[in-house]
Amino acid sequence: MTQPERIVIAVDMDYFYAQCEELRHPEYSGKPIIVGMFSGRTEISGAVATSNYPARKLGIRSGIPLATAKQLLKDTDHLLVKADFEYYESISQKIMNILKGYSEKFVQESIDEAFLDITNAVRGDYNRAAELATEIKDRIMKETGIRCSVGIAPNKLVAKMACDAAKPNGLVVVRPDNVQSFLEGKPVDSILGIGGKTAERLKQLGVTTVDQLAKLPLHRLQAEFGNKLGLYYYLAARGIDEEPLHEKEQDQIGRMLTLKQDSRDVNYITEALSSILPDIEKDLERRRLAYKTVSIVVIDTSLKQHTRARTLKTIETNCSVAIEIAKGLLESFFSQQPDTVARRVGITLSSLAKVEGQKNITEFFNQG
DNA sequence: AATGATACTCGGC
DNA sequence: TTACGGCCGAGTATCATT
Repeated sequence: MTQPERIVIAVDMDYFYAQCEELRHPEYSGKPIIVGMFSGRTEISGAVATSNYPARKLGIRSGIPLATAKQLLKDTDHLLVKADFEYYESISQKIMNILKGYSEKFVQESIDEAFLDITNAVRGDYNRAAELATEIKDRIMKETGIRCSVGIAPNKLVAKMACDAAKPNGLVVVRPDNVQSFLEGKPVDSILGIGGKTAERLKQLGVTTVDQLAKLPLHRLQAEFGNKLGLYYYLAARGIDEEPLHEKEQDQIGRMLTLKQDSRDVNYITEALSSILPDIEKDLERRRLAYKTVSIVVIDTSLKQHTRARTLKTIETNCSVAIEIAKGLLESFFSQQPDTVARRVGITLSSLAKVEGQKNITEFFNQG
């Protein structure tokens, strides 16, 4: 089996939200900057979305409670701001528009990350690929003021790892010949899709590095993790990834929120869900989608997640139907779970399908 | 046997 | 006395329906 001769670029903005804040608060560059998501429950209740390097040096990383971050900061001069997604989105769009121009095979992976297949653009030449990457970095910096890291490799998997190795503000090129040596000694959780839990399971098998992972036979991995994941890990450990770049189409629209008070009162929770429903409705209308499945999610006071779902017999565009379904799901959930108290709740619409024409389904039927 | 629905875990940003 | 966001997708197991 030979790898298709591709050249893939991964581009990832460095500590993106915090860097965006640095742009409009330059007096804080070099000092800890923390972008937080506040639940509104208490003054400081919430979690860290992203932090810059001076903050990370203090142990302030994504996901930790803001209260913990405050403690780690002690008396350090710092900037702690609420996440402003509209602002980050506007900067992201400028960057993505720049990137789009460099390849017809462009895939935006998230607000701050994209992949490009530049095989044709550089005619398979890695030196030209590196030049192109430098040009891209310079343009993003010049036109938006944002630093990014770039990885170049024969596939998405290794390009992503190269990009991580390039952080911050760097460029790493891994040619096909160097894939094996690049992977050597890398921790297993540097592989896309292997996180803390899987790394821990692998550790129990005596595997902590990618080259150790490559020593496990396929059948062993498949017995442990299932056929699909086992095969993925087996190939990933060898730097093999033949997946073409492709857009993932969104197939669910959901919103969550933290309750002002822990509760198991269905009316109170339904009201809370109603408050985030308009956002979902806007999304649904903008994308001209209808839904068939309504799910609720409850995160209980011990932060354990529960979900319940119901699929309708017909597709639906009207969100007031969804909230009624959600209420029913909440009722049956809490009657099944007499001891569970909700801290955060969410509602998600899925089994989405495009609506044809201008009229939505209810209008169509109401017309007779 | 195939498909769909549901509940859950994991992972990434 | 601490103390925890809000999204999204992939995948697995299990059960029901056909």
